[in-house]
Amino acid sequence: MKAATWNVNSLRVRLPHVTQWLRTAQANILCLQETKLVDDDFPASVIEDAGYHVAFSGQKTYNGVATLSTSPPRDIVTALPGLDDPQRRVLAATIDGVRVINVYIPNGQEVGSEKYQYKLMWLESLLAYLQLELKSHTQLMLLGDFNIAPADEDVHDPEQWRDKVLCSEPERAMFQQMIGLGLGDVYRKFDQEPDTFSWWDYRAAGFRRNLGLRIDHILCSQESYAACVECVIDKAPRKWERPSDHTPVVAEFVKP
DNA sequence: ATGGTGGCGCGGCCA
Repeated sequence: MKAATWNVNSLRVRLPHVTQWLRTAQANILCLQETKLVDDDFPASVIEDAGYHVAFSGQKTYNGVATLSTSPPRDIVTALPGLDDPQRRVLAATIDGVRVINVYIPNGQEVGSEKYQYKLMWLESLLAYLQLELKSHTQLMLLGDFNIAPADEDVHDPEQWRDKVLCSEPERAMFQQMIGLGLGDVYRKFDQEPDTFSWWDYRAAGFRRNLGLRIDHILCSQESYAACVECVIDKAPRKWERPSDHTPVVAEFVKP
């Protein structure tokens, strides 16, 4: 079983990339972020024709998440409990007995800004939700664009990024709190090539110069973490014509 | 060089 996450930065633009990628990746679950589509405009039939079920929660212009799966999604949740938030950033579903939580964590814009405060508040709310979900699901995966590079090894130039948004200590502390709940970062379960990232800025030829960050993650509950046998970042779609600024992160699991 | 590109949607916001 393969599960993946990909911030597509507009599904309208990137739908051909998604269907192309699905043809060879053989993913059973694909979590998308930044679909930037209202639900009425969601291309469900194209995805269903590709052999996938799909659940989605979108809004105009910004944000929006969707979860594609070869098995049907059950018990869908599209909001963090207790958080009155019009921004569509979370989509939880149970797929083949696994609780799959797809998140587009706020970017935060700049340390100390209003959007940064919103990010930390949003993360507090996510932590409470995860704590709750872990009580009822031994198989749980949290996949998405976290907008957090957890450690210096996830940053092309740690000194340049020191205390900047995506790398600041309060953000990293929130990531560690997720680890503290019993979740494991499956990418770091395995030996990895240094300087492998999941996002590169469109500006300043970021991808060509590998000026990236690893901000897209797959965190798993103990049971799912133990079942993970591989995790890779697939850089191929970032090289395609008119790419997203993110590329897919993929994890493979054996049956528990 | 202290910027740059890209998406949305048509001016400016967001990343």
